[in-house]
Amino acid sequence: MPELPEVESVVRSLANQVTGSTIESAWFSGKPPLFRSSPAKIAKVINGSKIQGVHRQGKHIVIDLERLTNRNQKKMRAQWIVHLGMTGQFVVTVQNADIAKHTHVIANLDSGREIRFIDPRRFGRTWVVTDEEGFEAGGHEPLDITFEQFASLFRGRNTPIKSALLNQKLLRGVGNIYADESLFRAGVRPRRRAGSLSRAELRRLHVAVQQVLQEAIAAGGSSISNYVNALGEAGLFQVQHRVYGRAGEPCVTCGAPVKRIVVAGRGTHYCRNCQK
DNA sequence: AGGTTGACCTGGACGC
DNA sequence: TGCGTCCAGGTCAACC
Repeated sequence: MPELPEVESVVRSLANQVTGSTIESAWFSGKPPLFRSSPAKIAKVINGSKIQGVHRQGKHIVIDLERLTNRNQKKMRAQWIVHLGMTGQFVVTVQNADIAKHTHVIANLDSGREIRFIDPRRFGRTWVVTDEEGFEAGGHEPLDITFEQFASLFRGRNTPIKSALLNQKLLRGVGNIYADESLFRAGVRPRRRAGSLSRAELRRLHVAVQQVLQEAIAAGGSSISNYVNALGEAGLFQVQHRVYGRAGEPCVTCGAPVKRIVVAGRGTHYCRNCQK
């Protein structure tokens, strides 16, 4: 499911619901391979911890935790990390709300609410890191990267530009929808070798990636099948998609049918007139 | 080392 | 109704 705008929407809707609350207890389905830290370790770290804040790194939800140790009341910091994979949902509910199929974590808060992690396909992951370990997703945040940094990511690369945009070690947060939408806006074909883009094309792509992501965040993300934010609300950006999911439909600019091909094993949508 | 492919999962849509 | 096929927002290990 969720690419940067969807994760950002989850984080924003989650933060004001749970910041300042303490996690009292938690339940885990234990189903592999969702738990990168064992449920026992996650429970040990999050139970009794106060949520200091919630933020995003690429497609990762990062929940900042703080607790006092039992022994000498020293402050311990840790982070609870969640990646939603393809179909993950991270929602806040009231206590004892109906438990949806494929629920894998329920964290009970002292506010009386619950945080729930639901994921039918189980491509999502969750784990905890201590303050010493820290968490760093790697890659550049697409909304912060400068043009020169952006251009240098693709220099000398022989892989299709679409594959490079999806590579989280380069840019963190762009996924299949926003890669296609960005390339359309920039007028660049997805199969072009990343290293072959001119400076002008890279300029347009840098602008396009940031614009598409900002517009999608403003619309609350794209809801294709099951995406919802932490309040259970769907996003609206899917109605503004210009090529993604529109194979065979007329290009919004020139009217030619939108093409669908496969690049890097992913369905890829573009206009053969408008993209060179 | 960089690039490519298939495996990991469930479920919805579609054709017969 | 049911069965088979294909497709889906993402990674990651294993290959070339």
